[in-house]
Amino acid sequence: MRISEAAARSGLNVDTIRYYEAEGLVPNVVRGSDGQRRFSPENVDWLTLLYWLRETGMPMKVMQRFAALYAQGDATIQDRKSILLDHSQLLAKRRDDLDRCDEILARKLEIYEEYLR
Amino acid sequence: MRISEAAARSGLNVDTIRYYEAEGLVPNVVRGSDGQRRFSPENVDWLTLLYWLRETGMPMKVMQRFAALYAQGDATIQDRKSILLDHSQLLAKRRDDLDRCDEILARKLEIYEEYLR
DNA sequence: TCTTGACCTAGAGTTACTCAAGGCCGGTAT
DNA sequence: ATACCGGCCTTGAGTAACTCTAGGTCAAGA
Repeated sequence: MRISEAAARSGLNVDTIRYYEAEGLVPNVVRGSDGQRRFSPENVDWLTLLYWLRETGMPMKVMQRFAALYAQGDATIQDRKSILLDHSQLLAKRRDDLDRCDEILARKLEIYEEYLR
Repeated sequence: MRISEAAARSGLNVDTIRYYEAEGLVPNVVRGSDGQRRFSPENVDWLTLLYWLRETGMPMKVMQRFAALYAQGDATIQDRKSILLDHSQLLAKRRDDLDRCDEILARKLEIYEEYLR
């Protein structure tokens, strides 16, 4: 499939996909005879994973390492696993942040309510 | 108190506080006779709130509107309330994203485990 | 044949910081 | 008295991660 469909399916936007590819985050993207990118289902799965990692705060540098490992094949699975495990730690931290912020908002809103009465 | 203490208490860093003030996000910061900023406890509470709003994804533009309302006093509480309510929606969305990403990671890690056996 | 739409690249612009350079000022050490 | 130091100041440059713009190619439909 072409880039717009890959974008629609992965959640990334077209420009971001091109940018990611230029940064070495998307291995194995082939080109048709027209010079346009063709994305395989595996490419799209990969982009989708990148989308979620990025959306939840994984820095580009880490994604680059992750992508480099992915490009090297199955021998790197242990390393990739530990990157993802680290990322779940980050998710937990983010969840705590959300909880903390929720509390603060609740308190603030309570004060507003009091004022409004 | 001075800027470094305000930073330590709010969670923001010193440069960010100065930047926020320049952007109109921090009303009522007074200066001592030495030209240095002096932060009241109310200033610090405000900075702390900004810290959490930003940390959980409120854009600068919205924070600017919020700060402008805050600067205008109690008559704007209704508007501020609706900004914070909107923000709790965003928090909920972020939590969904985290859950979604967690699932994806769990699936991925499962596949890795299978491979590693 | 002409136009339209999706794609391409290179490069500029944006957001939200973050850092660096150079300067002032009050307090301590010599 | 003066030399140094840390913490503050401003201005401006640098960074991350996009996002948009300009200008160009090409295949397919009216």
